[in-house]
Amino acid sequence: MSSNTFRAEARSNRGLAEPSMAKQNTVFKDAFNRCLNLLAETSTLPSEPELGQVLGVSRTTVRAILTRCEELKLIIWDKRRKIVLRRPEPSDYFPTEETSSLAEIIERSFMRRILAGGAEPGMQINELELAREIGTGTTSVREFLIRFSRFGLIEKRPNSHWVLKGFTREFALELTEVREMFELRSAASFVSLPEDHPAWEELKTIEAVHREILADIDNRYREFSELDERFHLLVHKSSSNRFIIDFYDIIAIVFHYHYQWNKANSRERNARALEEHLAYIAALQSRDPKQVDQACRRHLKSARETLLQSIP
Amino acid sequence: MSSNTFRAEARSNRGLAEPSMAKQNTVFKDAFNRCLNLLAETSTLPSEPELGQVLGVSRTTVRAILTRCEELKLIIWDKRRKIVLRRPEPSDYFPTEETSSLAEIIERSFMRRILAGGAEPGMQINELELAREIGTGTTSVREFLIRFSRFGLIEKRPNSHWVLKGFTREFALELTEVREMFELRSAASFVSLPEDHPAWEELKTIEAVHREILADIDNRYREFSELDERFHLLVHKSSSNRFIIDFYDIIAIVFHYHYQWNKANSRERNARALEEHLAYIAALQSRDPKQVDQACRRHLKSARETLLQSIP
DNA sequence: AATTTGTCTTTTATCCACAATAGACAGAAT
DNA sequence: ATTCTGTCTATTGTGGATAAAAGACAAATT
Repeated sequence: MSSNTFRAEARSNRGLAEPSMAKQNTVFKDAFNRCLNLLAETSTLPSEPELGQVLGVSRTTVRAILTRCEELKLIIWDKRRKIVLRRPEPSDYFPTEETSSLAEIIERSFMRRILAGGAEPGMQINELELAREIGTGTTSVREFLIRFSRFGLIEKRPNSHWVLKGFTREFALELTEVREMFELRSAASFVSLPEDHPAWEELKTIEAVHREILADIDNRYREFSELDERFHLLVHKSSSNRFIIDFYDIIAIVFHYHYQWNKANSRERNARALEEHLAYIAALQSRDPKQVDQACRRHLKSARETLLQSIP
Repeated sequence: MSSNTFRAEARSNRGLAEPSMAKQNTVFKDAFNRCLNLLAETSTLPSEPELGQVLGVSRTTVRAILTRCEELKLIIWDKRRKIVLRRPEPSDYFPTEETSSLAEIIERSFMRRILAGGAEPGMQINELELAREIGTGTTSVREFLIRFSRFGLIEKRPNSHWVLKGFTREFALELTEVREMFELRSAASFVSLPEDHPAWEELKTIEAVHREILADIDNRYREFSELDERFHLLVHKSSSNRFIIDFYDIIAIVFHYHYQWNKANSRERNARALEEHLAYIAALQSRDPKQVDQACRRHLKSARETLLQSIP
């Protein structure tokens, strides 16, 4: 449960009695794992800067990865020559639990608590207690709470505790009210995107995935959640408004955890939503503002109902 | 320039070489100053809990205040008897610089930098440098930046620096787009507030202040900024939507610093805005949605133009 | 019986330290 | 002439310590 991970290798410059683990090397571990995937498909690795580009990390981390690959006899590394010696095995990978950043761990842990556990509105949130429970320092928890507060589910009493406002009916109604305003406006601006805007291509791709999932709905209905986010985010992005796009984070996180939490009838619900999406997509492709407005409203209405049904 | 304030008094339980100032007692100092004001008007102070209520602090702080008042021979304090001995003098007060919380200091300092100084979009923001310049620890600066990021003016690159997106034309347009959506909706819901809702009373008060300021516009036009915030916040609050109300924070902070920054023609601009507000208020009082919509649009349009004019 | 006070404990706000990570720059290799 | 590598420095992320502030509870007071 706790993520108080042990360090796999003893750092060279430090004897025993590891004093205080200032920072987890999750960036390194995650990038290392992703590098192993790359390594499975080539016989030679590119330059350090290029590798850094691909993995999204700095050269410092790339060199740490290469060092470890060498230690595990996965490659021979001599300056520019990086020759793959063998395919990576499952045991070469770091366990997945060690690759998520502290922020992710705290978020998951917190959401589980407030969605699953007894989360009465008005409850006090204690930074120290939360930190102990999750197994981290208070600073990280504090920063998480500050970031999370923009979702409107918690509120700070200065010099005192946080208050849980709760995932209530009012919350859902306020959220959907804004969501509907924003999405209707975004959808309307979608139709005036220039013909060669990449969003049209992405929309086509998304449409195709919808059809694929619908064709095998019994097995693949669980993939809807992710697709849903991808589609709505695309729509919101066409607003070109940072506040509208940022707001979509709130919707995404709420629906994300909501899907995990409330699985009743999800096959049917998802099938219905997929159909609505297809109608919505067709409307967008027609470029007819009236049709878009109608299809968008129809879908938002049923999305709101679904969300509300799941709240006691 | 720096706010690296010296501590006025040596704490009793600690000799010399103050080791690390974990927390500034600004809450105490500010509440103490406010207590002196109270003290100027009565001959006896209420109970500790009641005083805490009035000053908005805990009993612990109240007792620290009473102790200091006693030390300064401002009162005699014996259990429930708190008798005022003399009126407070200016020298009894803590200097104002010592009464603002660290968060306020950081905010002011930061806004001055990005609005006044060379604040080219794309500029990197360095936590350590900012902290040194302001004279605080990095943690406080970090937390400020996290909180501030919801205003859309800065953005974090994970594991790396913050990027200043800048107070640009795009920013202003995106901000006003959402503002207009929210305010139109809030204004529309204002008219359906029940007759006995306190907002109607507050609206009347606000209207009266408008007329007072207009009657003496040459001397009082500077009071507009604060009144503007009060009025629009009242409108937004009638939406009963936390996301809409929270968004008003962004508008408020932008306009707040904007007024400080751009003072050209402010007398005329404020006079015009006051007139528009009065028309807007009259429309709200008429309860006629059409009139409200028109008056609101007219004012929002000129507010947007004013904001845009001030951006290069 | 309800407050108020005295005392004590808990929690927050803030600083600092240090490992992980990013990033800069000169010299080496193509 | 560009790109890469070796080396070094700077900055972020996170845990821990501590004073300020909040808050709990029992005894005292009205």
